[in-house]
Amino acid sequence: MKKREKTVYEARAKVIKAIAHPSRLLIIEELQRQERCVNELTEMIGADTSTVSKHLSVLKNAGLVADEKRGNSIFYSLRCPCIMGFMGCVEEVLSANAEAQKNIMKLCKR
Amino acid sequence: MKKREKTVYEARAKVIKAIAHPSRLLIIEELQRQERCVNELTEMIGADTSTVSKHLSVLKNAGLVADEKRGNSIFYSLRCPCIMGFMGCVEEVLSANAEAQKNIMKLCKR
DNA sequence: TGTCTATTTGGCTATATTGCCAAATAGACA
DNA sequence: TGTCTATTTGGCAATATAGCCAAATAGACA
Repeated sequence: MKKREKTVYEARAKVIKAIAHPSRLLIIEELQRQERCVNELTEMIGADTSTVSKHLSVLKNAGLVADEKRGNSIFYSLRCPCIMGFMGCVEEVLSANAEAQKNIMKLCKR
Repeated sequence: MKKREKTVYEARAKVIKAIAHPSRLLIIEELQRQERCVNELTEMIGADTSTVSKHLSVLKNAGLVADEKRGNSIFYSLRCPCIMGFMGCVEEVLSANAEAQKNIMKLCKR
């Protein structure tokens, strides 16, 4: 892998890595619906505020969300809704896996 | 986050995490073009064979690739080509980020 | 100005990931 | 059977990630 290629793959990986966490997936899904402040997301996730704040900073750092201060809170919003399209594919993978498991079980019962 | 939801998000995250690595992104991209054996991929990536083998096992474990032994080698192939559609979105994020950076630079020069 | 609220940061520990080397394994083929 | 090749596994060290607590910060609003 040449240096140039490596840089490109690393940049892509960084974005994808930012998505690859249960809590951050929830955040992305919720922000696609509507913008939310840290407190609201914290309640939904059920973790420490500081933890959620750090998750948001990961997402922001990857360029996936935008933040805007309004009144006393900071509202986060999804910058690239196209990400949700990706979830369809992930779901496809998961159900293909489930199907494969099922077939293995069938073979066992024979 | 309820237990049920959590399980779902964890399953999704596992799949996405499997994609989120420079070398594995290269592998996915190459396998989308054509199936390849470990040796070929190892040369392309330029890492230890064992390292590449482990990357492949991560992908396989997530249900993203399939493997088939033929002759002396094991050929890996992409099980869910829809993943490549995702890359378009990642690219969009990256260029949006670049654009944002550019605008910041402009403000600095004023 | 002072207080109160929302959010971020620092520090820490526990856990997970990565990548290499060496060794084990599996199976093709003479 | 024996050898040779391709791949996987185990072990280890370095690094990164996640989550909590406590403390710092920023700014709204009386």
